[in-house]
Amino acid sequence: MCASFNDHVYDIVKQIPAGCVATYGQVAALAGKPRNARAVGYALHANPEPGVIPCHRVVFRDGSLAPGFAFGGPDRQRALLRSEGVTFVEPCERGNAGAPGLRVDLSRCQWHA
DNA sequence: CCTGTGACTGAAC
DNA sequence: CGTTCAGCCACAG
Repeated sequence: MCASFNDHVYDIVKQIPAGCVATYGQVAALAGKPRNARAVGYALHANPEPGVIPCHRVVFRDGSLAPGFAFGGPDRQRALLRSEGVTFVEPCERGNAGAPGLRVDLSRCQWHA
């Protein structure tokens, strides 16, 4: 495809099955640029097809979303992902502190291409 | 064509 | 443990 990297990202994100999540780096790697996670975020920011692109299934390496840029807020994301069957990890997991707040259990729900 | 900016990531202080 | 720095690459002006 002659589509821009941006389009590749959309195509990949749309392939993410419900109940699973992918990290920016994961999508970037599938797009062919494992170092281009930022471009993935930029692509999703453009989000030319809202409702079609499950940007809420794309999370940080830690399993968290961009606070403030989430399609409606972290609460909305948690409700939506949880509704799809995604498991969430509460603080005090993963051995110890780790990241504060809620985050997706990448160990159980990270998408496998 | 060049510059600026950015939903990232990993490492360092 | 929390914050900051630097590197990477694509898109928009």
